[in-house]
Amino acid sequence: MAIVKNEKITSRDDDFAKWYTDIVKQAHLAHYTSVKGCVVFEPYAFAIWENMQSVLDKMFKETRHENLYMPMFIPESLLLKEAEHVEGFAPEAAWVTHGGKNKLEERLAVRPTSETLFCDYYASIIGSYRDLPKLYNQWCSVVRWEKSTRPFLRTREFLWQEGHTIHETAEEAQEETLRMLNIYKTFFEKYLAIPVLVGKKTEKEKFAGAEYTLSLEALMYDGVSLQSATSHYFGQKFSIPFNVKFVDRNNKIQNVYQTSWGASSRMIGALIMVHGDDNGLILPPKIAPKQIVIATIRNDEKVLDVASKLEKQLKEQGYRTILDTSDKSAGFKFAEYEMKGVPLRIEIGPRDIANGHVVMARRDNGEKEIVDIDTVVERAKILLDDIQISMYEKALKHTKERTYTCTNLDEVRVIMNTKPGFIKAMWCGDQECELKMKEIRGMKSRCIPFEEEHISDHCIVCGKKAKHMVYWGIQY
RNA sequence: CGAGAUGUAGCGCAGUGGCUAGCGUGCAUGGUUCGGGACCAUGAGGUCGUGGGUUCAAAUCCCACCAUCUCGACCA
Repeated sequence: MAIVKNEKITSRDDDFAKWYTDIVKQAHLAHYTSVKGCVVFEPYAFAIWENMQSVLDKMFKETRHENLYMPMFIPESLLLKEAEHVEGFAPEAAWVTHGGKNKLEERLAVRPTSETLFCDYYASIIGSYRDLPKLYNQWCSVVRWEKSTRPFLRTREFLWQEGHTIHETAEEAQEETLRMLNIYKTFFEKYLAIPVLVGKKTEKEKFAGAEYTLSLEALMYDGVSLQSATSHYFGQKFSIPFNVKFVDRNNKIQNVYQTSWGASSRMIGALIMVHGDDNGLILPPKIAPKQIVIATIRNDEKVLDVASKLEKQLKEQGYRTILDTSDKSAGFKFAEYEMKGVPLRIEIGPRDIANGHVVMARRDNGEKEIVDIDTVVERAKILLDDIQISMYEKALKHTKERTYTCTNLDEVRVIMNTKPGFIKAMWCGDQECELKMKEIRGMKSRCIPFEEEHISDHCIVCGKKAKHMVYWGIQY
């Protein structure tokens, strides 16, 4: 039986933006508050976030990182120490000017990111190369006073983790930068089932104050790209102004080499926009708060008995399982859990009991199958594994279909105005040409991939000798 | 931040100067139902976004502000 269209959601092909906000509301992910750009992360969204946290946190710890916590306030003088950094973040900082009735001598920025705090701390704890490296991470929220906001994609306060590390040598710090990018890549592909481009940001798009920025770029269903995680190499650009010094192996004073890397609650937005459909969310099993829902149809004694036994068995196998024995109609339950994106649904009614089987339905493709009650647990494993893989493959196929190779701007214009996606094109390295590209639907360079293809010898904009192959796209 | 649109019950909307603000859905209770958002009955639920103004009278007219959406600008 085919899944029936959900009438509470705008079709994603009709109006993607409205579809997105419909899902956010209907699946109870976020709730607006009276402060612009600040939302309640409702329990379901927070559960997704907690799952993301626990997976990433484990990966960080396996690579010898330690968690700590920095204060949320940055004295203005501290924020001003690195010039490029100030330029990038001061315009969107929120300021604390008063404590109670008293005006503060120095105003405090609510952290938009914590490089400056970390540097201040490092400066006072590092003495010799024996103190290095320091591999720190913190889970916290940060505030950036954005002008236009959207739940999860761009909020004024958002949840994230920020890793900050310092090293003896440039090589070691650069290895760290790449290592963390790869951790994010693995997380996106294996857990979120989202394919990503990895590469280096152009000078124009890099983090304010970095030597260079590596990023993960993912393509959403509507063909718009989302910068999904970043890893920055700072070299000594912060350690010099912040005076983070150590005595090296040759008894010489040196400044440390530094990195930072982060991923935010924006990833929830990516999950919605990559996988969701007109019936709601579709969550990859590895990150779904509930992996399996057992929906009973008619709660007679036998149905309830079989359902609760199954629930117990599935939970024993470690599956996050929910049993819904409410007296809502079957159709209601189906629609409800489809909205929430629960990967696998088990339907149990009197008819099933009589025949010794249950119905198992996949959220990702809507397929239903009849499964012998005794084999449900093993079948669940197979299906969940397959859903995880299929979701990735589907997203990968979409990304590939929407990745174009272009050699002139007319092509780019047509594509971006009809079926946008990633554009592969050559670039001479001049910022002017990046700005020219921006005239087409505001598109920007996404990244210079690690493995560049040779498309032509000439920059797509000016025709001069090309330096790099760049991925371009419209961004969220 | 600029242009446009919107804001009335949890959600979707009607009401465009008149006294008691409505409809659908959802919610509660009882009953009948149940394999794709069931039905009947009863009931609860409102600072009409906020503040000010005009008027005998404002959800309705005017001003300001706030929020949401779209498009720009800005933005890791």
